[in-house]
Amino acid sequence: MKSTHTPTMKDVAARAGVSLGTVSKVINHIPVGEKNREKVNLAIKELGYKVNTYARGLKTQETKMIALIVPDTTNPFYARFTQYVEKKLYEKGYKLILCCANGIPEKEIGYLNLASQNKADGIIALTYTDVSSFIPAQIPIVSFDRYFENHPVPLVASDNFQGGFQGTKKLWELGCRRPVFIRFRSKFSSETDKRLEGYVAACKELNLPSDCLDLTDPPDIDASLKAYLEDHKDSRGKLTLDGIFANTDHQAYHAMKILNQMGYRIPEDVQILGFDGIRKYGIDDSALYVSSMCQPVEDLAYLCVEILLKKKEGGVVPSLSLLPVTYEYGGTTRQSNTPMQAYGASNEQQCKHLGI
Amino acid sequence: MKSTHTPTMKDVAARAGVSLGTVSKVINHIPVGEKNREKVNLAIKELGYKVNTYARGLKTQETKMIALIVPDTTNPFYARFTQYVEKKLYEKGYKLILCCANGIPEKEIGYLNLASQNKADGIIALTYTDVSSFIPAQIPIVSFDRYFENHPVPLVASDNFQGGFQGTKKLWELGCRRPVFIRFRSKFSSETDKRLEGYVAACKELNLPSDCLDLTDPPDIDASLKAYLEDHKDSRGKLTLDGIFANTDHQAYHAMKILNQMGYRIPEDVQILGFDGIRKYGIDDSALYVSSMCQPVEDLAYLCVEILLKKKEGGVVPSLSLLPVTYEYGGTTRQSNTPMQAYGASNEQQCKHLGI
DNA sequence: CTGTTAGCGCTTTCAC
DNA sequence: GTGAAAGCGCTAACAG
Repeated sequence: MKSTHTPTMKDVAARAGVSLGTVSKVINHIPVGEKNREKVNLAIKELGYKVNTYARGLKTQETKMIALIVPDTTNPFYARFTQYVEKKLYEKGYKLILCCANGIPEKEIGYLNLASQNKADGIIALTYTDVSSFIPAQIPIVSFDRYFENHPVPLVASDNFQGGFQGTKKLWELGCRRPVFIRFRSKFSSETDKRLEGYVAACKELNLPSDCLDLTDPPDIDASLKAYLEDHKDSRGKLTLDGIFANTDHQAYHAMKILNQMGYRIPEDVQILGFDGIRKYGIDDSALYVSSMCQPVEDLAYLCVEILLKKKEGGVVPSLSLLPVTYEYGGTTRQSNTPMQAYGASNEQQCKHLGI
Repeated sequence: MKSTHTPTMKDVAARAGVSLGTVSKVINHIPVGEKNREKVNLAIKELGYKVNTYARGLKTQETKMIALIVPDTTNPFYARFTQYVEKKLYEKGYKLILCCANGIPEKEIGYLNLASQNKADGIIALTYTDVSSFIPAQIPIVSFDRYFENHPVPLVASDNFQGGFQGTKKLWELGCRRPVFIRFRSKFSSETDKRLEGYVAACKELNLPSDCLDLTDPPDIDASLKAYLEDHKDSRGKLTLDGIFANTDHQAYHAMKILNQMGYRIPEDVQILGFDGIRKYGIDDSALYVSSMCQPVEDLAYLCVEILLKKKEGGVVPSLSLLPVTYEYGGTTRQSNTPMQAYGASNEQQCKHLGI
């Protein structure tokens, strides 16, 4: 045994004067004679022994690692989701392997294979490309937001339909009578598609026209938005719509920018409601960019972990779990259905609100 | 052999009618007879065989995993850093194990041990608690921003001194004559402490007083800032300072908020310069929250990975690597040293600039 | 309780 | 080139 050799269980056993099995038991907290346990623990400390995860994994077929596939950690929503997933996994004794797919299908597929290569015990997938056919069978996996057609995997998501429905009703309560839903989506379908459905359903119930601007992969979001808005002015330059329900906060923020550029006041002329609940970093963690139907990120993350681990243990898990979203004021909707004159200089309000 | 059993090399060997060793060679791209290679590859495909990373790792003592310890992925700076580290690692064939330490020392220590447990081949540490004494010896590790006293580990950071120095000069160029440096720091020292040193050095060279508000773990940043500013008004309510160089963008943003609340105009009355280059998510990725001395996040991340991998290969690596920061305009400094009257309504400018 | 032992799946000599 | 065989470090079943 060279002195530079990292100590193995054998070394510990030798030093403690016991057998391999005894050392193993001490390490795995299996009852062992008081005296031997002490000797072993001493030897472990003296040698600076650490279990070799590979050898153990080879035996137990467990890695205590879970892979998380997200499109991009730079997105604050995913960043928070990642943070909470990691937190929960840590509490449960698991480590997180992070994959920022960045829309590269091969990358997603590579990580999906991690589990079958015994590099991970399970996968939480938040993928936006279509990799359904690459999901290894018989592997613990939970999907966030995305329904896989070929391989039925447990799906966790926000209740997007209800969010769309309730958000629309909220806008109506706040005085909006000519809403429009805007959506710029990729060609891949996901649970979030239900937002628009909720909007349409609510409009029907409220006897409102369910206008919408729904584009798939438009080359230029800003231009499309602007064109749409220009198209919806009356002869005196007043908009024929008084509320925008955007498919995401991100898109809502775009709309806000364009409307400001066009000289409209928010929320006096047009109210804007987003979806997701993206929060600004730092100063005030509860500050939203726009009024929004907020997803319960923390609970969603925890639920993903819980379902994944339960499935890994062979438990039966729901194939679909929806968590409710909640409306939160973020400066771009009215605070109540009051006459708009009360608001005064709006941009100043806006700036103040946005902490600038 | 049960049919539900995941196939092993043995199964492949049996099916292909060759020996274990041959299969191993095919997998590891070691020359093998044409015919056998085909047979093996066919068997692999038919069986859906995947190498078991554990068995391999047990032999090779390589995991192809690198652990990254960051305080918090929610912070956009760390989020970007994480993203780039993951990207580079992926290119190099490594996976990322993510640890969000959240200021929990035990968590950091646990991850620092990952490498000695053969769960990771190396560690990139961006830690803010003092865990220097827990760093396992003889383990590939690279530190970002933080100098470890007991264990000399390669350190990668921005050139904070130069950043402080150049930032101060920039403020001076833009007409600032009474700067103050503000800093709210934790009790742990890091490379970023050099920012203030650079500021002081520049002030000396410029024959400026090097005022500063330097607090360690203040209970309430906003209150401290406000008190300081109230203290620095002359009898007519005019501030006796005309520039704030903040230790971080975050702190700069705080200052901006307070100054706005107090009714001062930015940058007309006071210019504000931050440090880090935190960018807003989404709309326009190049949009800063404040004018800032920007860290080259991408290059920093890549450098960490490169140094780590080189060290892992036994190469000799620099004990300290500093990358330059660059000034970028972000709305809170003057665009040139022109008379301030030219600016007109400032808040509007601000709002426009900030994309609101 | 404790020690012995047979592998986990793979890589890697080493003869052939 | 190829196959046989010896482990890598650990766990778990079994005998004592």
